[in-house]
Amino acid sequence: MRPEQERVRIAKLEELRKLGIDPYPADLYEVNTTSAEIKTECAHLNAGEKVEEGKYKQVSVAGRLMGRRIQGKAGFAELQDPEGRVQIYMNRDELCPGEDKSYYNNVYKKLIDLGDILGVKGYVFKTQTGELSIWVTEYTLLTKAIKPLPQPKTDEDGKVYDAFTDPELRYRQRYVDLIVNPKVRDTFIKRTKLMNTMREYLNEKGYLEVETPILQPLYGGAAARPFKTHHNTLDMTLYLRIANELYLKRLIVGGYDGVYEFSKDFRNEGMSRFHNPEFTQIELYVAYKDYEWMMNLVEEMVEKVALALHGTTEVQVGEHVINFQRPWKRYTMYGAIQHFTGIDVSGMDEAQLRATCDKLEIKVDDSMAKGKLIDEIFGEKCEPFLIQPTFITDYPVEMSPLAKKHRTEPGLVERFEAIANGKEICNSFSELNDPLDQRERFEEQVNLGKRGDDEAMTLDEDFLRALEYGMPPTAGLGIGIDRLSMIMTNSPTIQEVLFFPQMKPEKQPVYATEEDYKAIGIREELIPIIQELGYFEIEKLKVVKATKLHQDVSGMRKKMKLKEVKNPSLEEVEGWLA
RNA sequence: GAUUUCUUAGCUCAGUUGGUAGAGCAUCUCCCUUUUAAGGAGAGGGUCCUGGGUUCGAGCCCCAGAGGAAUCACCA
Repeated sequence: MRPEQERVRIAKLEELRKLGIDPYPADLYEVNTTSAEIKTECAHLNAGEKVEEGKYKQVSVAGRLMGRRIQGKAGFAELQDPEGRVQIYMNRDELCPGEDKSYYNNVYKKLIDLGDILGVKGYVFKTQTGELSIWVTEYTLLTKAIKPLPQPKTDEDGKVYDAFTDPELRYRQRYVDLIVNPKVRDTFIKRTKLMNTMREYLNEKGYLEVETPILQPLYGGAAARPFKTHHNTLDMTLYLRIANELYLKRLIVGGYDGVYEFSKDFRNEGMSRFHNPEFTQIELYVAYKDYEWMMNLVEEMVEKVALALHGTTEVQVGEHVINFQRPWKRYTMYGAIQHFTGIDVSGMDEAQLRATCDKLEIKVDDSMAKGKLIDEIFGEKCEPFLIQPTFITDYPVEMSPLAKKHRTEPGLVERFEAIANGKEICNSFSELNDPLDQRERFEEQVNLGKRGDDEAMTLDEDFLRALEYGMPPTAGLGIGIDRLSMIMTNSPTIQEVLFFPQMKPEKQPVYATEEDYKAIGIREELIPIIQELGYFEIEKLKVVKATKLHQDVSGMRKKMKLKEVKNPSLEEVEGWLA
């Protein structure tokens, strides 16, 4: 049973059809401008002045009706198009020059609702209060909305009332969120602009955007648990990729000297405000470069992104202003740990590191090896305090099985991460291209797996074979697009930068059909009463006491004023439940 | 997974020691030809998340469950 408001709108739908107005017309609607264009191009008008000639004397705009202020024989309304809102002026005698005023009185005032999609034609003018508006000479209903929208209102100071804020509803019905919350729409425009800026930057440098498999027989390139699926024809297990690193490196072996991919990756792990099971990364590999070179690229590219989105390198994130202007601060990992804890961990063995973790009150478990322990210390004591963009370089070899050993520092690899707002935004290294070293590292990972680390990497023979043909020295980079978008749009959760974040499934009750009700002997005219009482499922109905149901139905019949409907007898009700 | 907390009208929210369920906006009717959180008059609209319990009586107290949120754990 639909709520009354929706029933009213469906009735209006029929009313419109009777008047010969198709509420869902098929023909295209020619639009020649937008709300934003009108606001910039007609700003010169004085209050009370109208456009006398040119394009803005005959504008055509389409959008959703979002606000309406009717004043008898005329009224104002707001039309929302992708660029924003523009006020429209509807005048009865303008729209209905003849005797018949029904197109205004009946259709516009009664049959058109907030949320409907309209096309309007007319001329631009400025009202006496100085608001640019369209004086409508003709309007067309383009789509009738059956469900009412939430109605947030904004006052002069930009304060929002009755905002549509429930996160569950906002994420499940993102379309509604996008209609009524302009900031949300802007966030996603910024996200796309962010990716486009990167794409343009990398294309300009001549790198090739590529696509690699999402369904992979072996997952690799990162440490994470995968989603597992099955291919019927080949009767084999496939995994959704957790990274695309190993495939992109194969392409470097193949002779491209710069490849990148924006990729959806999938990790079967916990969800939080920083984690969604599917997320987006960009990975970039450039031949004949090293991680030092890549750091400079990251600085330049991210600075460009900030400028493209905000026109400045300074971005407000929560309570901080983060400045992405080059150059960024750089620490080695050991240097950062020394800086924040005063402890030099560079020469420590596993036992000493465990003791240090105890001293710093960091929880560790037995499956953690040396590299993991150092990472824990860094993650606990350093990372959260790095607000301004900072590079952390030179990680322990144990936690970076795909990175090249440091050219001068034994036990370390040539790897860096960029941290901003206390979170990693990118990960990069001089790629390991020694096939024998790579095999050993994979074997260490396999041992870690046996020790209980369920995120240890698997050994990929084909990848090793590729390396054995020779991969040139290569710098690789991965940037978390969602995390970077969060920072660049000042969004506190990853859900705010994903159109459709993963949610628990929505509970959908199985509604009984009219036939289901009739099947147990309920008269057709009683069905609306049963539904009004909330018995949408036969199973729910069956467990009610006959006397209560009999009372309820009779009572509801009276309440619904269904005088022509005859109340069921108690025996009749007992018959339904038998 | 743990802890805390929330769930009342289409939306945002009140709801007193347990005593007939409220407001604004939205909807419907009427008035209003430059308003803009338009305004004025009136009306309709509720499974108080669900199921038990205590009580003469539960939106409120107790128990269980569902869903959401936050924090933690997990997560390079």
